[in-house]
Amino acid sequence: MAGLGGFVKGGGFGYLGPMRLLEVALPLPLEALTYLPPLGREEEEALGRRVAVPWRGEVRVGVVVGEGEGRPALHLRHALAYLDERPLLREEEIAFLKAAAHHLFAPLGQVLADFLPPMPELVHRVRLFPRADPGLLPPGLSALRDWQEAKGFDPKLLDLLREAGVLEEEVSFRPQKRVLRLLKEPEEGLEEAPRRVLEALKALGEAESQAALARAAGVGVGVVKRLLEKGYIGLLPPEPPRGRGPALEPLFLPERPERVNGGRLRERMRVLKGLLEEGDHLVLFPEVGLLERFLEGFPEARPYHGGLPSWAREALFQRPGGTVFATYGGLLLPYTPQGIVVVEEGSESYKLPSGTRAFIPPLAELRARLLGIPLTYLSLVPAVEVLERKPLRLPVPKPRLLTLSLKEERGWPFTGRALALLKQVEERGRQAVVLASRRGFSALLLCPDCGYKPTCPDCALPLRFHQSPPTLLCHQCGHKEAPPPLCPRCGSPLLEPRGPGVDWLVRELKERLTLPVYRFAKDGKDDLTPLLRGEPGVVVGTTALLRGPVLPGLALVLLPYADGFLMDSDFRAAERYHRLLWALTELRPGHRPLLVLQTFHPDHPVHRALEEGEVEAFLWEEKALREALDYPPKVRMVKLEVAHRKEERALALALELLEALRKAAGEEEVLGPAPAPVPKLKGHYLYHLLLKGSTERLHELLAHLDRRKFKLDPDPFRFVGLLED
DNA sequence: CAAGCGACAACC
DNA sequence: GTTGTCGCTTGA
Repeated sequence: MAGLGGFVKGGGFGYLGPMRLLEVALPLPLEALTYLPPLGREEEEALGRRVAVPWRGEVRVGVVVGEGEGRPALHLRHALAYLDERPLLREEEIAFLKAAAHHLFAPLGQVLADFLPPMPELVHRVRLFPRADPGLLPPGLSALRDWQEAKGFDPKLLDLLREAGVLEEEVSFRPQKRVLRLLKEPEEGLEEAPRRVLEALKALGEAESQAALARAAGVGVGVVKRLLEKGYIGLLPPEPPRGRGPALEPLFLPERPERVNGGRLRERMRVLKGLLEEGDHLVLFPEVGLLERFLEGFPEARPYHGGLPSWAREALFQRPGGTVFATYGGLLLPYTPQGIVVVEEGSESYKLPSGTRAFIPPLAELRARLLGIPLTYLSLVPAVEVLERKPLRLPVPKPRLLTLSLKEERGWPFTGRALALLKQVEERGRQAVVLASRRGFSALLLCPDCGYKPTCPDCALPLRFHQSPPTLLCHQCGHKEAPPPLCPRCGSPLLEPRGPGVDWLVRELKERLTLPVYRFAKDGKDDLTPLLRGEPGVVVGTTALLRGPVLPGLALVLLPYADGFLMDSDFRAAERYHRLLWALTELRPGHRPLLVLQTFHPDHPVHRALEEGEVEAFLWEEKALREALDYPPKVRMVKLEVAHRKEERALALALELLEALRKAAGEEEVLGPAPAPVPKLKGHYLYHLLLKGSTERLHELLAHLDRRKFKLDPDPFRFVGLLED
């Protein structure tokens, strides 16, 4: 390659005046990088447009998030090409990305990676500039005198040619499918033939080609062509499917509330319908399943979520507007709706499991604030975080609840009374759901007297009880031991398996009932079609059932070990349990199946809340408790996580962080370090620290730390280590 | 003395 | 995130 240096000089040298600079955010965990505009495009507005840029020898796509003029200190490279004619994002979206990065303590590029829709494939062609002397090139490159697909060449080689300033490049998105769609309604005074074309297109919705449309309308292609020129029809990306079903009857409210809670599902949907009558809204959902359920009854809504083909998502970004039902990615859609609605703001599915690990509702609030539009939360049970908002409380149908005390009732894992109820379901040919907190067969061994549970000596995780032969097994590291006959802590002989898993319950029920027994969990879902037809049966499953289909004959919901759902080790466990139980009351909308809980704590405040038909009183108690403890939402809390193969090293790293924090932070601002609840993950020991404070204060504290030494969770939910990215 | 792995900095 | 470099440990 030695000869290349003598070629045309590239890359930003030799200009006299200041140059236009592009701040480009790549979808990587980095801050924006500076590039020069593509050659010959220095005068164009670039903000918000996607650009192809050379990056570490490859070509990557980024978004221009800033423009400037100046004399750069370092050797800058030229962007290769603009990929959008018009900006994809407006200043509003860029401002949102920056504010979100600040809120999440994350680099801008990482936020972009979380929220930008997938990009169309690139078409990248290269050739040598005609003025470059191919005689100086290494052999084998003479083909580059003509345009070639870049794919066939070593990217490193291309980058050398690029650096040497001899490579001419064309980069664009692979053209997306376009269809013909109606842009203007047919007017009076139009000729017969054009009118027929427009009517035909209106009926079809969209047409593949001019010829196809002409055929459908029974006219010549010329007519279609002229309508295209006159702007009656246009060549546009195909429109993703809209909502379906008969429109709901809207429920109008005198005043716009900041949260809507209680009621029945259908009622809340009608309130939403009423809000939408005020104008176009962005409606956010925690998961696709719920979004699709809402879509029934909202034929006007345009869906936007990760389950759609990428052309559909791209199309919505190109032509945003209207009412959009979206998952989190919809927050970046470049338009200003009349308002934002966040559905089920307390759902854990709003927590992104990787990348920035953002929790979405606060970002929705940020987006609404920056756009100057109202935001409304809509859920059966409000999140503790939003209690102070101006409420609309819809009356809640009182749940039919039965708590069975495991201290008094006989029988395990099903008490006699629970079995009798299941038998009733059997006799009447109805349906029942049995909910377990764990998949598989395993359970915990628990001392009912002192609450002791055997834990793994290596992982500090509770050991899982396996039935035959009786064994205690660590699901993390495989450690095995025999179950102790007496409680090692208090000597009680009552040490018993608790927290039966799905498979155990399935086996148990198959022995005791003649009803067909189905299994439904993330790791395996039986076909429930017979149940959907109304045939009798029992489904045993995990909370995946909440996302499953509605069972038309559901009469009983049974939690054989309700306390199993309360055992998570974080301060939101009780709130989560409360929300779960209320969600179960809506498992069959419009009906009230009997909810039966087998529990050691029949007097738990959550159970009382259900008995009283009260969706928010318990949450106010929780809020007061958290305020006393200085927990969110009173302060923000972020988790710093360090990982290392060697446990001592992991702990040492955590202590180093603590040491660095001590200089700046007060005693009460730092918690830990402690081993994470799953202390060892994928061969790494995990320790975490928690920091408390306002966003600004946390930024101050984090400024004292080396960000490469730990991972940060800006809104930790369960304090479980996450190392998946 | 070379391969091998971990820590760390840079990426424009 | 990914890649490249440095310095140290391990093995023939």
